[in-house]
Amino acid sequence: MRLSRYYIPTLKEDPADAEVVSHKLLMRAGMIRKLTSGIYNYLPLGLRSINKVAAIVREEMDRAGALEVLLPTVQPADLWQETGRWDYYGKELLRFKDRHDRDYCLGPTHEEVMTDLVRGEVKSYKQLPLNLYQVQTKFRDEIRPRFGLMRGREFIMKDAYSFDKDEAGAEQSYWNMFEAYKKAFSRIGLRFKPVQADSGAIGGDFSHEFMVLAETGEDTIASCTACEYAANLEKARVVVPDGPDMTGAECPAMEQVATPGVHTVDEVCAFLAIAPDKLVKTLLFVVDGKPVAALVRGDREVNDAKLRNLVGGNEIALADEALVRRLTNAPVGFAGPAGLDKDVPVYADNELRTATDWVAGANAADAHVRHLSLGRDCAVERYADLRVIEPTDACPECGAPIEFTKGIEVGHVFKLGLKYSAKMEATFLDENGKTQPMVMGCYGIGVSRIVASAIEQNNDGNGCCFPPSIAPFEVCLISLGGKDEAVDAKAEELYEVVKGQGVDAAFDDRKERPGVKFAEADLIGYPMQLVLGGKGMQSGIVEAKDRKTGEKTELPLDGFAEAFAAWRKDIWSKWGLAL
RNA sequence: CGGGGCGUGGCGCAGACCGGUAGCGCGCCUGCUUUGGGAGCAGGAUGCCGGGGGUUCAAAUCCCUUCGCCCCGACCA
Repeated sequence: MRLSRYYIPTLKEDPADAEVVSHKLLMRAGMIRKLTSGIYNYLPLGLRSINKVAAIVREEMDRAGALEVLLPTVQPADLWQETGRWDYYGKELLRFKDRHDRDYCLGPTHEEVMTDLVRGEVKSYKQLPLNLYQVQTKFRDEIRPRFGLMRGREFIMKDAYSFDKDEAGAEQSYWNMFEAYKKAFSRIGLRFKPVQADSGAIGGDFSHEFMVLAETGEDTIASCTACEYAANLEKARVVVPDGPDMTGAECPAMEQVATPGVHTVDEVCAFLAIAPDKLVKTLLFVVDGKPVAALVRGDREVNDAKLRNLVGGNEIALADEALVRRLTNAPVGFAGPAGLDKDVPVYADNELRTATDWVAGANAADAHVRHLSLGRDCAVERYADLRVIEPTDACPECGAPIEFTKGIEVGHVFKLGLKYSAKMEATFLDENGKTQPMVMGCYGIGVSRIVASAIEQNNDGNGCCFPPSIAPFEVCLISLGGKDEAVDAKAEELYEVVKGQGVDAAFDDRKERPGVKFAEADLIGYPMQLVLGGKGMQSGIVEAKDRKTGEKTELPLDGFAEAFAAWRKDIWSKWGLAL
């Protein structure tokens, strides 16, 4: 592509509304422009990268046996009502009505539509397994879109859905996709890690997220320093070290103490001069409309995903102030397990079995209790792993220390089981002529987010350093001809040679000063730069620069084709990528 | 949804407290010079100062209202 006829509106300064480096650089390199909050125009350069990511993803999907389709973005409400998600999905689902007053939404994901498509046509076990995917624009009305392409409201996603005749098949489909994802992300050139994840609003049996390791990531990963264990913070299991069960152990009688105006853990600890690990923190939640209480030690935090899964609910939220007052007869800050409204089931974290004689809220204004014994002074429905893992906890698999890292979720695979097929009656006849629900899985990749993630992982003070696999152009050939037409003519020849090798090349033939060309090439982040100037012409060489490392080499004009091919191969291999 | 900040040429900003009819840098256009790391000189174009309403002789500036964008938070008892 000749840059003299291309459209790359670069910016010298960071845009005022960009915070993270990928957002700034995507804007500055002329790859995207914001239309409105969380919604972006993809410019020629940005679209090229997105298309390259999508092409790799498609190849790996096809190789894994998935078939590409394209489903609508506009979806009718009745499908969502069938699965119940019209009510459960919440405000992220953008809803609207057509002229006949019928309800619709913009698709944030496509389980319903895909299941509907398949249930209409697939009737026999002979047609299974089936895996259909698409690369498509999704819309999620995020509470707070931010960070450019990292968390947009409208974004490009690859989503695949597998349908199997039984559990074993579904599991095979799941791991098949898992492997395809690893291949795709490797080929894209990302440093990533698959981690165990909670399945959230999509639901299902188990799932993994593929995390790109980057400081700006919004997710936290707990990973073992010794074994392979890695999990999203909200999923990571906490194993309480072995020790005696202190439930019901000897403990003085419970007594109430006045704690006027003291409601937070810190305040209670200061007031009673105790450490926070002597206190039971009681949080009231509402799970699918029903109140539940969760107990953790004062220095711990409740993991609401774990609580929701334990209770078996879909939606979880902290109780609002009015409900807290009703259940505890006190303002927020004095809830405790003893004397709580009888209809509220109490779930306690495993760790609370390792000690007794607790301090807790008294369910009365300005009062707490001391010498609380769980089981003696209140009923506990169940002990379970309820808290958020902390850096001081041990690996739940092997007991070695764990470490926390930040990650960007670029892919997510779910084993759904019967969640959608049962509700939507996606059934087939098995070998015995019996009607069975299909066993499903679903698999997403954030295509546009990957472009942002790649920049987060690969940039420097001068701009982007794209991996060659997804750079908008793999090579930029810069001609410093100026008035010397012979240089431009020679550069033109080289451009033809490079193109002739099937390389995606940009040819900077613009009448710009050298400084401008260099600065923009660095900003855009072409992995390879070739520079031909008057001096090079004289001595018969082209300068070749590796954008990522800054390393410069000289390629001979005589025998350029071979020299370039070898150098290019070298660059790819430095990225750990095969040509 | 709560709190904070910001909307002034394409981009980044000043001007606002203290009302007097808009300015700087970059970019853009023309010409000359320059040509190995975002050039220099000269000339030039581009603003319903986010929208609406009000106060005033006079509003980018003060008041009310509305829309948009960004950041933080969204209750850990």
